[in-house]
Amino acid sequence: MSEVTPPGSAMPVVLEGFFKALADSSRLRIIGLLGMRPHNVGELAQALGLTEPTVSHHLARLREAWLVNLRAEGTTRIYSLRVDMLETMLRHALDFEELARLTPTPRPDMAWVNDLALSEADRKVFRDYFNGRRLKHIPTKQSKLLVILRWLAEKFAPGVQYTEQEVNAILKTVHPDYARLRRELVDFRLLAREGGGGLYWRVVEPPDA
Amino acid sequence: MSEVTPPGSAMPVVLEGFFKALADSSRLRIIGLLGMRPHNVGELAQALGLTEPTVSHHLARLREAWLVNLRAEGTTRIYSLRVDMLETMLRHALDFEELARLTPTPRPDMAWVNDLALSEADRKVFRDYFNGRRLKHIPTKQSKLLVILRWLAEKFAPGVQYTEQEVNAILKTVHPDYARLRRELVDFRLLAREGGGGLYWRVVEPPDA
DNA sequence: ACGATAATTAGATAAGCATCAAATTAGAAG
DNA sequence: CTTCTAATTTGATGCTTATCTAATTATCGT
Repeated sequence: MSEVTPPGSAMPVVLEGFFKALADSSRLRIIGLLGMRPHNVGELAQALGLTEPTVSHHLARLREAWLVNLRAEGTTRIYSLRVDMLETMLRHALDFEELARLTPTPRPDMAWVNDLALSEADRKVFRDYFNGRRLKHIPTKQSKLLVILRWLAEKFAPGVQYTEQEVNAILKTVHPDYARLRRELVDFRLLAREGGGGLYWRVVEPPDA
Repeated sequence: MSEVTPPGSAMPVVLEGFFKALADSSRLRIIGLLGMRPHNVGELAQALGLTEPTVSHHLARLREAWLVNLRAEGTTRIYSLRVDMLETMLRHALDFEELARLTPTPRPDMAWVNDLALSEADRKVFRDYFNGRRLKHIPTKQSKLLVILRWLAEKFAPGVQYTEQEVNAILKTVHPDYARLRRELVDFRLLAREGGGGLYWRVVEPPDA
């Protein structure tokens, strides 16, 4: 008896998922139909005027929100409503303290920041100044700028010489003002430039000693 | 005293809007904060770590769903929660008959179909075979195909001669297989082609007499 | 009239997602 | 094993929207 039990994750996360699950007219209609009696996928598709893949998709969303149960019977799958869960969740929507404690949805496009070998304070700099992989603004404060420049420098392999165009191409993926970034990298001696030829390479040992 | 009253629109429409309004963690947090006491925009922005425009946007969404009230006091605007409306809507979520009766959200990108001077049956052909302005498939059934071809023919001004490229360009806005459409238009004598030079023009009087 | 402050609107960007057609899986029944 | 059928998965497309910055509106105090 593989019965559903509340997921391990905390309830607050679930609450947003619950409302997202109901924030679609097709899914609301499915809830309505399942509330009257269990249905299989084909019946629902028929009643809703949608294709089976679409209904399948909606049922998967509802299942993630623990709102429907699934019972297999031969090749057909019979879905039924978890009225108890529905009522529970609706009750939670009136717990204002809980709502106020909700955590902003972590932005998946910022997840890479967690993989950086940095202090939490430095990671905050990234979260503040980046939108996904793009730098929103170049920080004015030198300490914050340096956090980002050091990370940028690591995009250049040690011992490799880059043409100015290559350097620009790499920097452009982060911010349109690649010239400014390049200049700052050189000024802070994270990148070195050969006098005449326009070749750049990464300075491996930061000369802060 | 401009007090809120239930909108004129039917409740079903409102129900989906209600869940959409709550299907966002920022708005759920706003509900939580307003549930404890009224707040102005700046306070909310502060508490949520969002900019004021963003909070303003969320409050507008909540207002459309009749979930918050607004009171102006000097230049600041004080928002408060409509707990009664919140409770009412939550109760509706358990009325399965009502949910099942919900109408699929009318697709705004299909609204142009209503402006066509056609029978309702013909309009249904458009709704079935179009996604927005793009034809999903070319209908197999001749009667349905003709409905669409007649409409297509009207995109060509009477008395004007079009090069094949011009014809293709017009048809391509509707379906990638412009060649098929062009051939069908000619076969059904909605478009005529000059024998050698590749010039096309619209046949004004359909020769069905 | 003039800043200064609070809020909204406009515009841009990027993520999310509803939907469909086509391809795939999996059970049932010959 | 093969074939049929129910359902899911995959991949693509286009709409919606959350968020930001910049610009605008509105109200107060001087």
